[in-house]
Amino acid sequence: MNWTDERVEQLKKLWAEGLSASQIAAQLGGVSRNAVIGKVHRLKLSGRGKTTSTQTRSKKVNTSASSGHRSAGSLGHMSSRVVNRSVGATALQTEYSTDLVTHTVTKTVTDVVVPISRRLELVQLSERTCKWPVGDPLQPDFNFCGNDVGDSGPYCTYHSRLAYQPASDRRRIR
DNA sequence: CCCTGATTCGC
DNA sequence: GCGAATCAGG
Repeated sequence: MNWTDERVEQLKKLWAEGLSASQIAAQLGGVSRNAVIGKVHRLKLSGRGKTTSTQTRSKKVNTSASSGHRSAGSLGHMSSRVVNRSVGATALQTEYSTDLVTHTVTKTVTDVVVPISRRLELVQLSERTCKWPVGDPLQPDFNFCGNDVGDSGPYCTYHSRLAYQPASDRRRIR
């Protein structure tokens, strides 16, 4: 990939918006975060006023999330319909049948309140970040939970519970 | 450990 | 000019 005018323009825009180098690299595609940083320096636009790093943001989310909601283990409690993002909680109300993910969820999950996700992009996932899909796979804002995984497995403690499916329910991915 | 940007230096 | 390797830091 080479730095076309269009890609440079998008780089400037995203960098001005405060996205991290790795996030920009992910969106541009075909370049590493090092390449992005290098280009930023060559363009001499390294300074950024904002302190809006992903890590800072997630810390704030986690802090505010602890105040408003009860124990999220209300799977069998079908009365919690309220979705309140201001307390850092969100509800999974979409039926996921995505083929873009290795782990297919066949059952419709509703009325389950979980802590808000970090919403990481695919390339930002590591062995210890939750890989639960968040959002519409067909929309540009689709990404992954990104919370720290629990004891084991590909999902965080909240999503791993949702992800469980008996072998009898397992379907072949078409 | 996973992430951040900064810098260096061979290509 | 480019970006991988490396550094320093949260």
